[in-house]
Amino acid sequence: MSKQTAKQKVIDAAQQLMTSRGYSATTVDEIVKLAGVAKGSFYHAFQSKEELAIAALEDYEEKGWALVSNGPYVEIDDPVERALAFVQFIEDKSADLWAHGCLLGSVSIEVAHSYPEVIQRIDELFDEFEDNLAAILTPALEARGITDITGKALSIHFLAVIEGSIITAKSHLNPSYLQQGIAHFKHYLELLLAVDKAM
Amino acid sequence: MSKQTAKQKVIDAAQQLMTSRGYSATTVDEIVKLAGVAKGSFYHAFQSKEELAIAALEDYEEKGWALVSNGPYVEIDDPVERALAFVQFIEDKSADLWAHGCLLGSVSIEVAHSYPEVIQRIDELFDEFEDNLAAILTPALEARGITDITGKALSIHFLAVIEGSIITAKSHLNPSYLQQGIAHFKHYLELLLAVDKAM
DNA sequence: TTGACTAGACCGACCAGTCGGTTTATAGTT
DNA sequence: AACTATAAACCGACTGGTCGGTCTAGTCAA
Repeated sequence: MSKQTAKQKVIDAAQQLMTSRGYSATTVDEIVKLAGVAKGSFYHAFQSKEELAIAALEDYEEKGWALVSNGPYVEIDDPVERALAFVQFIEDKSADLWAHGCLLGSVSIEVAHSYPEVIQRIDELFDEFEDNLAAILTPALEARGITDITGKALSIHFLAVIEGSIITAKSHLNPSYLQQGIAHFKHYLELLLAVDKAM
Repeated sequence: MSKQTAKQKVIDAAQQLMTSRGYSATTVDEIVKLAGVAKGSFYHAFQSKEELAIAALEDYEEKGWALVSNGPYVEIDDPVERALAFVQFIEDKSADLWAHGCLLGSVSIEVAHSYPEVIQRIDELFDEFEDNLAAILTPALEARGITDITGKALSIHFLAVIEGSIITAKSHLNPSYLQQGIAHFKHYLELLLAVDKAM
């Protein structure tokens, strides 16, 4: 807890602040204050604010996937049931995972043309996340013989639903819209996979 | 063209810059430079950058809805067909409408706790847009006797799909993801309304 | 004693916002 | 039509403060 390095404390603080405020609106002084670290330590660990942002993004994606890559759904053999249980698992965890936003989404919006290295890393990190999702969704589509929608394309859409629902939840100051958005995606998946439900 | 007031030129410039860069990363100097207007004129028209942002958001929502409120779909009598034609219309227009992002989405992410007046206005403007969407989606749901999903809830989800797809398109530097995201929503709507399609 | 790390005062560039003044548009008077 | 009066629109150099980033002086473990 208190043993973590200044570097990690800075990354944690940056993730927290940039998730809710974005990149530009988050100042280095705020980060070091929240991290409880001096500015010298910041610039010893990172060459620039931009380099910190990239490190924070990488750490965020890694930790984020670690939190959802092991759930009850992994025990399910049937690929369709497993995919649906996975989406349900994400829905259940969403309020905790993205309570104040998503770092990748928050940063991506404002760096498109100004910081090419950052947006390129975001591109790669989202791609990793989508591949992880696709590894769960693709077998379900294959089991139903669906070929006109790829697991990757559906994963990108799932990601869009999550990011977009974070925006509606934030804008309307109503966290439940996040869970509801994911529930709609789950419903879409059920209809796609033609799962019978008690009506 | 050249007859528009300094105020409107500032609003146009602010919409353009804040859509792609967000609120904090857009400076007043950049805005007045793009608008071809002096800084004094800016502060003659607006009391602050924040007041400009609110004016730009209001103008954006108004113009945005005006661009989609009149399409071929309005001629269709059947509510189900009209709703689907509307979503198709949005899909067709999406690349033009949100080529560089959505101002409301871009600004909403970074103002949650720092600028309560701005986020409150975004809340209201999104709500207006959702009500406009709901006026088209609700009759389709009613025509199919669907009561467990309200038109408003589906509209919020539609908005989330749009905003989220803007993020995936921006992050992956691939504009077609926006159109693809909306196509998924259209597919979801077709399945919900149980529309028969040639397979 | 050396080298990784911490500390915070300090720097110049840049930020939002100000201010005194000029130009332009409108309206009334003759 | 010509002149004056008034108000609003517009202008850009300027200001106080904040930004990301630097620098020198330490601390401490091996």
